Amino acid sequence: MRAAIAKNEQGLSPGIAQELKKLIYSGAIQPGERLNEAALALQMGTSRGPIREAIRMLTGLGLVTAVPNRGVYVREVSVREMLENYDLRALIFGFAAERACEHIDDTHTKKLEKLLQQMDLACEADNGTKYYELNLQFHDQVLSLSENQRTHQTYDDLVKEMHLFRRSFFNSPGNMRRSNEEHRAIFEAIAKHDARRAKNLAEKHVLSGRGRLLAKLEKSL
Amino acid sequence: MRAAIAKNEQGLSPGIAQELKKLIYSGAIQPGERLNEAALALQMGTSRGPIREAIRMLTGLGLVTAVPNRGVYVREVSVREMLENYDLRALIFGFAAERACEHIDDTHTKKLEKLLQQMDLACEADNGTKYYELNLQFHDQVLSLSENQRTHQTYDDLVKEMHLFRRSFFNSPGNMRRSNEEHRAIFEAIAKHDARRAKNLAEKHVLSGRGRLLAKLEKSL
DNA sequence: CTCAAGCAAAGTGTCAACACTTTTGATGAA
DNA sequence: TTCATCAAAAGTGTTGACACTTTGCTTGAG
Repeated sequence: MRAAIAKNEQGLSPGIAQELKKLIYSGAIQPGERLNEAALALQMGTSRGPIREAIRMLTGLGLVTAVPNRGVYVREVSVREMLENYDLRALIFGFAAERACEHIDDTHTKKLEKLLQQMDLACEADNGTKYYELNLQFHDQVLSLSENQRTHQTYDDLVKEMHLFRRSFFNSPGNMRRSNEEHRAIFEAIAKHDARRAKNLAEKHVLSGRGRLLAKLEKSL
Repeated sequence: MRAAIAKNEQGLSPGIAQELKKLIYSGAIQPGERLNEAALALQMGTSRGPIREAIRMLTGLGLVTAVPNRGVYVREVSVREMLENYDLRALIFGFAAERACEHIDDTHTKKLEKLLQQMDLACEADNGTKYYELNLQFHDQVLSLSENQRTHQTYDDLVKEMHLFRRSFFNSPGNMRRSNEEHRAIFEAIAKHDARRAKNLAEKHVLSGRGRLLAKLEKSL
């Protein structure tokens, strides 16, 4: 399958690392699974050297954990880690929304409005995947507006970490509408430069996601 | 010099990565410097393979940046990144102090009190290095009390990142005393379970460090 | 039939050699 | 003297082979 990696820009390992990330985040390789060096080498059409180097990058990123003499395994995010993730993400998203008030202008206003409209459409079409994609873009846009790259990056890391949690708790269609109402409220607060309100709404928005997770967990007991 | 790495627990790369981290964080290898694979291999008494793998871990951690066909360089943190670092750290430390109020007990109270006393001593002795060390422990203790590991880890990453900024703005003896007064105020707020106050003081504490950096930068213009 | 011993297969860890790129410095013409 | 050219040196990128560890299966004693 999968013929060779990228073109020939730089070394092989960065491209391979990229490819592995995709495989992991997309769920093609699931949390807990082992990465087989020889198999990957064959698949990517290289020797094991670059594969090992790419894998080491992933361990640095915390995507996989290495067990001596037994290989590396895709990280599994526990419920506790997931809840902590929500807490931190709420904090950061609130901060970003607060800061966004200082930097928003007409261009961004229009962009956000358009996103919200598209999300409404996705809601009506019950298109969860599309909604999820747009949702990411909305949050990303707010993080950009915070004009704090370190914060933006940390937030992205947290979002990626979520993908290492057992999937299945996505797309509760009923929640999409309520979620988007929250988005709209956050947007309006930012547009009005109401920093205090924007921060509060943004925090609550993420924490309501946390609440939904908790509810789902309790229900499954 | 430096004979061989660790014992023989697991593979070599983790030990080498650890060693490299020490060299970088201690300033033995400075920001902007290049890592020479062959030289390191000789120094560590291995071949280049494990060295390269260790270096890849560091790139994943964001400690070094790789330039194709030209080697990897120790990351240099810019002023802007440093200021953003302070912003985020203030946010997180505030959050940690707030949460700490929910979990503090007599054991921790005593531990923190002892730390504060030792810091007072370091102040009187004008021992900046010792103060810095204790200061780290104090902050770490508060982060522990937040009982949110994800948050704790993110904070640690931010502190480490600071070490990649040009050193020289350490130990302003006059500031040590004021800094420790702030510590004591934060501690007392936490001990009294006054979450709101603890959060505010903790945020301001970090931001005052940010202010000192800014002042120093302006002065050098 | 059960279970321990041991052996083969699979997989990770390390190394030395080779290929390719960048840098350095020497040479010679203007 | 200055600058372009080019060859040697230094350094990174990749590979295949070999060493060692773990795993799983087979085999034979009880």
